[in-house]
Amino acid sequence: MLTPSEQRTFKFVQQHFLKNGHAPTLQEIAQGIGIKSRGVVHRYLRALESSNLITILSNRRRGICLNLDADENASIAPIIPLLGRISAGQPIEAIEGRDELNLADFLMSSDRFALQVTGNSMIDAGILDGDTVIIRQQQTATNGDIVVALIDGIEATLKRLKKLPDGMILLIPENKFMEPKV
Amino acid sequence: MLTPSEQRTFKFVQQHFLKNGHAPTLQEIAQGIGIKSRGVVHRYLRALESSNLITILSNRRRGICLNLDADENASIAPIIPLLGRISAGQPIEAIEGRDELNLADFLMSSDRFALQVTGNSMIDAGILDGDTVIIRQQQTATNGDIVVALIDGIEATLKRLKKLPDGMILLIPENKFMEPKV
DNA sequence: GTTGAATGTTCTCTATTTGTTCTCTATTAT
DNA sequence: ATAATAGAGAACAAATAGAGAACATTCAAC
Repeated sequence: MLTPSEQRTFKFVQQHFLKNGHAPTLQEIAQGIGIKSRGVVHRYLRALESSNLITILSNRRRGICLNLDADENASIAPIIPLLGRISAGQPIEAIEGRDELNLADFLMSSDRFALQVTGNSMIDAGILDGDTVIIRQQQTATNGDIVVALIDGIEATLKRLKKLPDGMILLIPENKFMEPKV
Repeated sequence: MLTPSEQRTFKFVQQHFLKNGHAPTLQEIAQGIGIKSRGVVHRYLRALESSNLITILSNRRRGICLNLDADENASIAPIIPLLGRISAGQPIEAIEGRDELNLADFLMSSDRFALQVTGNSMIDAGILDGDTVIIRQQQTATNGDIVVALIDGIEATLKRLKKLPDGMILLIPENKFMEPKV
């Protein structure tokens, strides 16, 4: 059972993790919960460790780990409820088996990065001017993939890929008014 | 477990790779993370290698390889690097001041939920058949918002909202071939 | 090939921050 | 009164951050 101060400490640590991706220092926690003593914070952290909410790596700076199996930490994963399917003229239809959407699954991993898109060349693929796209870096691309193409190592562009039998590569914009480029 | 400096180093290497297609030199890393010593950078890189994030080719210039399979790097915070702006015919242009995208900022919060979309009625707004949209639940909607409308409490549909002066509400599909509905 | 500058590697040294363990004091509820 | 809670802060150990020297290795120009 946690005391109010310990709860405040735990919440602060959780929030700090979500915001910054790493643990806070004792100093930062102290400031965050409005006290001055690192020693006191350390005492609270040990209480949290006894409750199996966190693990403390001895003498490590920022050496606080959240125990992700703990229920209290479940809500920290980037998950939002997935209600169902919507279509014109129909009530919202539940999707059985799935009721939550974990953004991390398809948006996050070390090989992803984001780019902002300028121009309308991919408008028919649902990528509009000003949109931010999330790119997965990989070694190969298959026919029909939408890729970031570096032309001559300099020019960058977002297009659909088509490999021609003769080895040429076709970059197809998704816009009726634009022409493919070889 | 990476120290903040090691994390900064890793991020810089990652971005340099994606921007330039090859690894940076120790000198470039040092400059990039704001220190002067190549020796220190080397120490950080060895730490990253121990964490299986990179591989160092001994004595090779620009001999840093990213281990793309390593997912241990995916931290709890839903943050991915934001490289810059891409447009046809231009190199990738860095967006100054912002170099990472926190998905939590605009995708996560307790009033959000997800819906899968069927049909093509919002195709011109970049919402295609099968897409998953993230909805923010709120009390009011402004003219021009894209909303989930419950018609007669049963029928659900995703449309752009327009309030008419006479109090009527117009639901406008973003599809040239469909008609608005009052 | 030879050479020299740039780059990678291994060190030692220093300073600062941080984690850890104490003791001491106050307040509050049982 | 006693125990639990909350906090301050001192003192020490350890981790982190960085500089920079010295040497080894590459790589490109000659």
